[in-house]
Amino acid sequence: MSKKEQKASAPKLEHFFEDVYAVVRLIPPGRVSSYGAIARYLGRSGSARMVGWALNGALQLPDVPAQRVVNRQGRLTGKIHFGSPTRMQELLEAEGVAVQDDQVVNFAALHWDPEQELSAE
DNA sequence: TAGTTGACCCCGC
DNA sequence: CGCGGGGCCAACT
Repeated sequence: MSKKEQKASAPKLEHFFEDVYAVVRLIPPGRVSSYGAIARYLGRSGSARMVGWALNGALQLPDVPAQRVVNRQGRLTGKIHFGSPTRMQELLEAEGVAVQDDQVVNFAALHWDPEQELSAE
């Protein structure tokens, strides 16, 4: 650090990552969430890419079930980051989530929206 | 320092 | 109904 490190002091960004982890941890077993839903819940609607980027660092966190986070179509787009082509699918099936052709079965019913579940009680 | 990429999503043709 | 482009913000090279 030296002169003008305005972005160096950005706890807001760190909070964003931590916030993503917190929401993912709140996802109940047997349920799945989506990047857009989480991004919108955090107020970053449209920046769903950042959610995936944050989850990329969440892979090292055993408390953050990143396998429960899929895209809007319920497709396991992030499975390629799990090191194994079927790792994410097996993890979901182990939790009771049926996955077929890299896609969550009955995704609409299993979709867990933080803004809806956490706000609308 | 600047350019490119990315676990996405939405709109237009 | 399939394909392409734009937008978003941060990290990597």
